[in-house]
Amino acid sequence: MQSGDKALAVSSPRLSREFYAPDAVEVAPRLLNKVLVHGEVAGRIIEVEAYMGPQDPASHAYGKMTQRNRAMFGPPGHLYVYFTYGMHWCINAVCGPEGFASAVLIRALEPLAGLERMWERRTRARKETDLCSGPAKLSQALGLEGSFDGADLVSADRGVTILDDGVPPPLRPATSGRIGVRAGKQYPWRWFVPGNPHLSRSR
DNA sequence: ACCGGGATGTTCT
DNA sequence: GAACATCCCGGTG
Repeated sequence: MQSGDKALAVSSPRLSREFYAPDAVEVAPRLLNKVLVHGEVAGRIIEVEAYMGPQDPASHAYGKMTQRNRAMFGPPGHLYVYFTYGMHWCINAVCGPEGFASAVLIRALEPLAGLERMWERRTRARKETDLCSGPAKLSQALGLEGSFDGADLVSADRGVTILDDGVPPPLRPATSGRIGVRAGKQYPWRWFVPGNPHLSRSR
């Protein structure tokens, strides 16, 4: 652990397959305060959104399976990684039921470990709150991109996993509509830890 | 602090 | 050809 890192119990258990097996709306608020890890770099999940499969007009799985959204239709507990706006990667945890293609977008982290590595990757960042305060920022800070699409979080495939270090989710997480979508704004499927300075910038 | 616009290219219609 | 689950920078107040 490097200086500046917050305490991280590296021996904490990984989330089980069953944790992801319910749909994204059930799983998303329970992912708050869990720890996303890639190698020696880690952050606490403080902001998430649920995308609910082929019926959800905001989801990349809307309508049918395509080459891009294939991982969402697979078993829960894997990563779905997508490329957007010509330069950014974002990551989801695929949820159940298998074939339903629901997934939770990870939108912000509180940096916990490997901050030196995050600063190296996030060359534009000027403050610690610039490191992981958005879905593309945190993917860059953790070094996650297209080659991680489909990685199994339960087995820590390719070094990526989510841990439960014993910090419970907030009793009353804050909610809002999803950010950056056109269709489907009416669903209150964004959850976040209120007051955390590492939340994504609002508009 | 807030706001507006440009970057950049894959994906799907 | 349009849309895009975003970010960054430079303007103004």
